[in-house]
Amino acid sequence: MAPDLLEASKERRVKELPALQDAKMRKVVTRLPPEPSGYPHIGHAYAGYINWYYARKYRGRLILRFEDTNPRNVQKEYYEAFKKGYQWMEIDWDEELKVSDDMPYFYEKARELLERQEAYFCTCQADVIKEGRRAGTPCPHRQDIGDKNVAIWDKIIDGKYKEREIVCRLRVDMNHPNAVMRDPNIFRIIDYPHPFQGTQYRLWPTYDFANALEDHRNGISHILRSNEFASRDELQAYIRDLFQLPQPLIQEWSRFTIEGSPVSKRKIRPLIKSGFISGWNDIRLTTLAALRRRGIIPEAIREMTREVGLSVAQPVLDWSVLLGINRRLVDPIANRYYAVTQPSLVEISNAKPHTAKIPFHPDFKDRGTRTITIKDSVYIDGQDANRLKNGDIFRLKHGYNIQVQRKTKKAIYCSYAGDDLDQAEFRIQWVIDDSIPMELRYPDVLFIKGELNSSSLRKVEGIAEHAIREVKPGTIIQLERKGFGFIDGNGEKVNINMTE
RNA sequence: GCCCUGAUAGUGUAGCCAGGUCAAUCAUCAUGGGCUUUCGCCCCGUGGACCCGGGUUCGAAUCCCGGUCAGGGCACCA
Repeated sequence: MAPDLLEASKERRVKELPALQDAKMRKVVTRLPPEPSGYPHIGHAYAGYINWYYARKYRGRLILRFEDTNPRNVQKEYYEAFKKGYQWMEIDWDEELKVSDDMPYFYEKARELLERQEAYFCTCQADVIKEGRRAGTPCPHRQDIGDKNVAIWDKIIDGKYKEREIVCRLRVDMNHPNAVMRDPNIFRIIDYPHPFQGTQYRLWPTYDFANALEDHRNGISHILRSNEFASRDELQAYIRDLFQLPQPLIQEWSRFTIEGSPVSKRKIRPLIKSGFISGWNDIRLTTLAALRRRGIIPEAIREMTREVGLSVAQPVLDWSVLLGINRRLVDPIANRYYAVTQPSLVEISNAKPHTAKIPFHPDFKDRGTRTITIKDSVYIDGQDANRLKNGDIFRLKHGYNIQVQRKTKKAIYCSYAGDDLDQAEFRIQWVIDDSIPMELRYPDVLFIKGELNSSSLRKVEGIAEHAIREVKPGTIIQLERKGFGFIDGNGEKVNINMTE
C-alpha cells in the first residue's frame, strides 16, 4: 500500500516526506544497497524506508542490491540478516540482486577503458598514491603505454602480481580540486574467497566504479542516500559519462545517529568481545534486532524517519523522540499485566474473599479479563510499600480498599477498608502467591559524553502475575505503572526487556 | 593542509531557492489542568529557538561578505 493511503485513516496529522524531484508516476526506481558485512541497524532502516517510500509513492520499483564486491568484508549470514531486517520494517522489494553477479560486465567495461587509455595500472604503494593525490602530482605509471595495460590486466587474472602490488586507476586529473577525481583506483586485487563467487575473481572493482555502473544497469532513476558519498557523486557521474550513460537524480541527506548509541562496528565489536554487551542484539544497541527486542515497533521507526525527513544537517536524535513516538503507537496494542519488584508482603485481616476480574486492556474490553482471587495476603511493590504510612487507605487495583495498621520487617498488616473507590488515596498493582519470578532489564545509553556508561543496563528481579505465563515470547506488553516491555523469554522465569 | 556540506527551542524538524502575512511550524520534551480503577494513552493550556559580526534593504531566519563551530571526503572500505 502506498504511504499516503496507509496514513489516510488516522485523524492525527502525520508528517509526510516531501515530493521527490523529477518524479513521474511509475517511472521511479530506487534501491536498497546494503553491504552484507554486518547486521542492519536503524540507519539502514531510515535509508531503506525513504527509498521504499518513494518507490511506492510513485508506484515505481524498489531493488534490493547487495553491494558485495569486497569479498573480505561480506558473509552469507549478513545477506539473510538484511533481508530479515527489511522484512521486519515491512519494506518489500521488487527485485533482488548481488553486485558480484555483474563481474563479467565490470570486466568488459574495465577492458574498454584500458583500451581507450582512460585507465592505467599503477604499481605505486598505497602511501605513495596517497601522497601523490595530496600533492596533485602524477606518478610515472600514468604515461601512455599504449595497449600494454590490457596485457597487464590479463596477467593479473592469470595470477601474476600479488595483492597490493598493483591497482587499476582511472586517468582523470591529478590536479582536480575534488581529490576523489585525482586518478581514483577502480580495481584492486583481493585474493579471498567470496561467499557466492568463490575464487573465480581476484580483481575486484572499487565502490565508485561498481556503483556508478550498477545504478545505471539497474535502471535506478533516483539515488537516495546519505551524504557521506557526496564527494563521490562527481566521480560516479564521470564514469557514467565515459560510457555515455544517462545520469540518475541524486538526493542526499545526512547520516543519522542516536545520542549515546554508536552504530559503528569498530566501536561495538570490542564491547561484545569484552562481554560488556551481550551481542549484536543487546537491547542497548540500535541494530534492528536490538530495537525489536526492546519493544520498539517498525512503525515508530518509520514515523521517526518522516519526522527527521531528508535533512542535510547532522541529526543526533535523543532517544526520547523515538521512545515517545513508540509509546504512543504501542499503547493500544500492549495488554496490561501486574508485576512487582522488591515484593513486600501485605497481610489483610478480616479480608473478604474477592475475585478480581481485570481487563487486559482498559480501552479494549473485548480483549477479555483474567481472574485473580485475593485471599488474606498479597504482594505489593517495595517502592509502594515504602510510601505507605500507618492509617493510609489505598486500593488494590481492581480489588478493594485496605488500610495500613502497622508495618514490620516481615509484612505490612492491613485491614479491609471497604469498596468505595473515592476513599482510596491511591491505587496500586499487586500480585498473589501464585506469581512467577521475573527479571526486568532496563536499557540506557551506552555512552555519555563519549565515556562508556557503566550502568547502561539495570536488571531488577521481581514477580509477575500468573497470567503472564500465557504470553508468547516476542510480545509487547505493559506492566502497569512500570512501563512497556518485550517478553524476551518465558520459561521458569519470565524475562522482560523494558522499553525505556 | 586542501575540497564539499551544514548551523532554527533540551532533542529533531518546517520555513530560506522566489525578503514582509514569522510575535517562526510540527513532533519529542518539560510543566499546569482534565479524563482514567496505571506513574500508560487521550484531551486542553503553558514553556522554550533563528551560531556570531558586518552589509544590502523601508523591511532579513530568508540575500551578500567575513568569522566560529560541527559533519563528510582526500582508502588497494562501502
